[in-house]
Amino acid sequence: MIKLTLKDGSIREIESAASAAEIIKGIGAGLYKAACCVKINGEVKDLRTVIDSDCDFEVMTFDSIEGKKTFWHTASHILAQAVKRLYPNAKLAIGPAIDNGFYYDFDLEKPFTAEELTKIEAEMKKIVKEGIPLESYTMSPADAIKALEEQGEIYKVELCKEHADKGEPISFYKQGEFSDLCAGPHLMTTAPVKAFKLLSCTGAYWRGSEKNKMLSRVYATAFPKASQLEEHLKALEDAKMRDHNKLGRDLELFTTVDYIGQGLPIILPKGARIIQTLQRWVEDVEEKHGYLLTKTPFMAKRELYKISGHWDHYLDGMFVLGDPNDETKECFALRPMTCPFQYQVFLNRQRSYRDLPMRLGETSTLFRNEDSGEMHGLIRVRQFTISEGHLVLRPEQLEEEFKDCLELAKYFLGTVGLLDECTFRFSQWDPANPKNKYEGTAEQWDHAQSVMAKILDDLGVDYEIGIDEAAFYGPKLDIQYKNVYGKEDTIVTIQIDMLLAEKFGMEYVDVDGTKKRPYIIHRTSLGCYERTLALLIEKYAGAFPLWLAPEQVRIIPVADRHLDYCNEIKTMLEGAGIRVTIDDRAEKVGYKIRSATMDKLPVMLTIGDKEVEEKTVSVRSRREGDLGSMTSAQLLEKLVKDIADKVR
RNA sequence: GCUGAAAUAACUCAGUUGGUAGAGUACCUCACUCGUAAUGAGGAAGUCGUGGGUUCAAGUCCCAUUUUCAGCUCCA
Repeated sequence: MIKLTLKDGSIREIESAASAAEIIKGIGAGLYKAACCVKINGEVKDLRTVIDSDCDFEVMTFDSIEGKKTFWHTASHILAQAVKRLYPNAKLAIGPAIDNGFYYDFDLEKPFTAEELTKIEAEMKKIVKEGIPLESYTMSPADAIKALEEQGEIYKVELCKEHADKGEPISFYKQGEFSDLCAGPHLMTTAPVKAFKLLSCTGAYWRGSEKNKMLSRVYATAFPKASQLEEHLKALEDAKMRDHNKLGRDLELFTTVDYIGQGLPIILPKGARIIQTLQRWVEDVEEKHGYLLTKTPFMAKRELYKISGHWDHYLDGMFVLGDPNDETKECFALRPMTCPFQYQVFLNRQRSYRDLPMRLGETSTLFRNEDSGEMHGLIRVRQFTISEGHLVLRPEQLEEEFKDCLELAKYFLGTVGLLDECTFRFSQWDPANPKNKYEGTAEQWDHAQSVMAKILDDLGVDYEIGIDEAAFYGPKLDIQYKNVYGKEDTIVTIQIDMLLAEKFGMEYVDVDGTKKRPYIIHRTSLGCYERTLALLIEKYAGAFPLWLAPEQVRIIPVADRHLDYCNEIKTMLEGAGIRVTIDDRAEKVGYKIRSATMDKLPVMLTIGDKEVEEKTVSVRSRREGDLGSMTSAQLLEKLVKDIADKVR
């Protein structure tokens, strides 16, 4: 007797060893139909796995992440099989499941066109309809390599050779005439992959390195039911409606001009209003936190960057004015970062421990010559402005100040409403492969990273580790946010730097009269304002909270005779710093309401005979609906409070 | 930077094997002075991204280039 402990805690007994598939069949036909893979003692396994001893036994369906991955992985094999049927010369690379589907990389003579993708889909339909069983088998590494070489599958050979050293047999899955090097797990047959869609065909480097050949990657998704696929495709469409790059242009927040250039957006008045509101708020809050505001140059001679190390590490990414190689002439470069400029504030005179911590803040515009393919809306640009800051510290102040930086960033992100969806990333160097990317010694790196790890653990920060993602001068805590397409970017970063202070000869006189080297934290409060605006557009689908809205209140007169009173209200609200306009067009009220709604106005005031007579306003709030009439004083009080509270 | 797709009025789009550049919305004017998501009539608006080429003739075909999008790579 073999005892299986099911997920609900119940025990199921089987007489002798059997495959997971057989066992599930015994539990129920419905469950068997839905099963994608199993978890045996918490480990994801193929349905073909033979169970021969007592274990925890959990059936994973498409509803689970593991089930989805298995399902999508089998779907990727169906894709590859269809491609091999239609294009026998196509070479297979890899085809894993990803967050919302799967892809397969092929080496083709020409990338697939949209029409070809449609034909491939039709072939996949056939394979699904055929309900081909998948079989698992293994080969010795030598036999596997030989077989793959005979098939001309050069990429599979490369993968196989890497596995060969482990001394394990090589695992394959076969479905009909098609077989693929694969660790699994997989579905039992191709039949359940009923609803799928090939989404795009794009270039992708073999093994993710631009030194390798560019292959053709087909992205796709698949579901057990057609309705689920439709729902997913609808969700993708809906996400596009929030895309800041579309919505931000529609709402006249920014634009681009082809003869100005890539990555150089024009922030239009409404977008500028939002960014200005954010910047003033950040500067004011930072001042209360002891930050000293600085204004430093946008460019410097190459000598500055040579000292900092940026000249050696990032010359390609800088906008250089002059010939960088002509040492006989002055050569300037626009600043790609603020650090060495702000350090000069500390270096301005001799410093003592009494000056520390010195917290420097600046709304700082930076210039980075990104590769042409990297630009994206307001998220990745060549000129941008960040809520920059550097803290010069005594070593014993590092932990507390780092904590304050994190709390400050969390306050800012929380207030604008982005914090809940943020994730934390501890970006470390790659000790195995320091190349020339990192400066400093292994001891310095270990020290800085262990200090940061301790701080993060003490604060209970739930982070992921990113190896080889550090700055050249130190480790980073990156706060990440996903855009509407699921692509992740850094919104805020806090970095510990133990190298640059030495390069610039920064030191302070300690209590005992000796000179000491300070620690430095590089950090942002709200990151890059362009990027933050982009993420706010997507977060709110353009319907900004009252305090951020470029136009906060729109007054809608019913007829021309109400205009005088409308102007009175406008003047009163403007007196309190509220951004208000009057829609005095000769249109009907319904039309103006519709217009204001589409402009995503937070507050609309309708004013007609009744309001003029009663000295009231009729208020319609985007957030709270129709609020009926109130006096202008009541309205003012409410708006001022909501703005001050930064109500979302 | 690499692979692919796209670019026609402010916006969304149509434009036949190459033969006079179109619609809806928005905008402007006039009339209507109206009570919570579209009043009516009229008008103006495009070097078809840019530069070359083929042709009697190019929005349409060819080449180059710029910008935008998707993805890869990169992101101090």
